[in-house]
Amino acid sequence: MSFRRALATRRRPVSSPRSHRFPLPPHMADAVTPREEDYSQWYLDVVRNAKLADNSPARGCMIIRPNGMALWENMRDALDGMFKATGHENLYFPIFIPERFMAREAEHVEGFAKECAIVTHSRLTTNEDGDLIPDPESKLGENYIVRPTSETIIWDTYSKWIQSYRDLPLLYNQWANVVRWEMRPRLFLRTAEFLWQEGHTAHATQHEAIEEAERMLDVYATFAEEYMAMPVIRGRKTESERFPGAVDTYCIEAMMQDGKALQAGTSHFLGQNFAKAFDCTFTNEDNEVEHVWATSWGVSTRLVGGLVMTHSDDQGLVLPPKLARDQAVIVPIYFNDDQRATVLKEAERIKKELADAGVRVKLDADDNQKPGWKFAEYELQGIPVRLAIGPRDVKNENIEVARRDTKDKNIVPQEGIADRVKTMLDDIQTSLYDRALARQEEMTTTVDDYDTFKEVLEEKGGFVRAHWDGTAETEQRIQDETKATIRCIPLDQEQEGGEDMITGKPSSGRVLFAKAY
RNA sequence: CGGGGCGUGGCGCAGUCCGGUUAGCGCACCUGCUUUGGGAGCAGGGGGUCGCCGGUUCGAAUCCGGCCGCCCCGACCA
Repeated sequence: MSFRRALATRRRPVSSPRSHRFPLPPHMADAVTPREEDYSQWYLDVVRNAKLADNSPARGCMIIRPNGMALWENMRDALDGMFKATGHENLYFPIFIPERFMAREAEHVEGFAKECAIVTHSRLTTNEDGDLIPDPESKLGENYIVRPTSETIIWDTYSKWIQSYRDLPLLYNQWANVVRWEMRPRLFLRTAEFLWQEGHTAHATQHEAIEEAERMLDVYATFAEEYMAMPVIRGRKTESERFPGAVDTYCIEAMMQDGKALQAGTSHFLGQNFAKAFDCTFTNEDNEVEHVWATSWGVSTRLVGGLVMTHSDDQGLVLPPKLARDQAVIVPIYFNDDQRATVLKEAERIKKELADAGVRVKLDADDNQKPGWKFAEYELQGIPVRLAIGPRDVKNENIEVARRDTKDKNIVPQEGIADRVKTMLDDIQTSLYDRALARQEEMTTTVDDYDTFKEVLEEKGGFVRAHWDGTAETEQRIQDETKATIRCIPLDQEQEGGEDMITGKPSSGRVLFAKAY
């Protein structure tokens, strides 16, 4: 069932007309810089306050804190299941790549040479001044590159594993860290080291490899929309935006709240480029020797950044229930030990009821923090549903339910609370997606002339659909003049002839421009 | 690599221009009491090589020289 169809069959929102927004104490506004004021600072404030990650002592790297790691783990588990379901197996290649491997595929080296970390020594020693230095005696015979991606080492290996068409296809994936020495890092969005998955497949035919690349793009798009509630545009990259060494790069592009696009995942048809570079051949059914056809595809911890920027607001993080580690949190309220005992007993019972119904629920019985503090904290952390129960509620058999995305808050009967929360979680998941989709559509503008194009980019931002003559020159000129790049040539759009808005040359279809992360 | 800014308890800062008690404030932390339906109050307490090295001076967080690091803005990128 498609996601759109799934949305259509969902139930109505659970909020009632009696519901009201909860007020925020003035000082809380200080925790997160409003988006309007400074979007970059807002993003950093959300990440910091939700305790997702910290900067690290190593420049450009990040320390992923438990809240951030839990998000990534949930993404990883969901994706891993989807990879397995499409026939892939996990394996692991080493972090160090012999330097000479990088040089084998010309475009590939060129693409990555400028951002490689290189291991040259294997020992430390002290010099005359007592300073620690790499021991000159330990200089390596051959340097190692810390992998920026693993195509080279993998294709060197595949060439040993593959002899015959009977060995194909190879459908492998690895979960790993990679290093790309970036000049301007931003937590999750662009860090020197990041966690990702890289799929590397080998096929007997071009057709099969292209199918694989397309299939995995579809997996990414489905994941983004169904789990992250983040609508994406599926597309193909232009030559200049292509992965170094790829014949074709497919991508999913998402629109962030500030009108900038985020490349959220890529899938590459590598042709026979790496097979040729690493002499990876197989014998086909007709006893002819051919080079293997390849794909690679990946998504990274950048997705966490995309998730943050898609749904969060000026009160902090907003998480889609499917990826939230805790979908609901129960905050008990009491004023003395007697009440504490009674309230906690009820809270425990409700927790069990929710857990039995399959809700990931946490009860925060910590006496060190007070309810008001906890409310604020869980809002910053984006927990989808908050339940509060105090002496009054115990007496009246009620419970307070607040949803993070709309900030609706209601006092409802305890009876049927599990169903109510489950329905609410479903509703949050779909309404987050709906809202993001509406924003994406609102932030997409179709233009036919360059003046309007520049004006839209300047004043509104977002995706701009325009005709392009297909040349790298025009693409470069637009980038130089507007900072916008062609994010992709969308896959599912009607073919529509037209003229390039600058050169007037014929165009076979509109492409999607945007400023990007 | 260019342009800007900043290094002072865990975090955020004041003090530096114009050198001079024991380096101060908020948050956080510890103890106690009172509190508790939206980030509690009061009292007490602990915690500092003022980025590093050198110089000037009776005396340096403060002046001078050098170095190091970080952040922001641009060029490269998932």
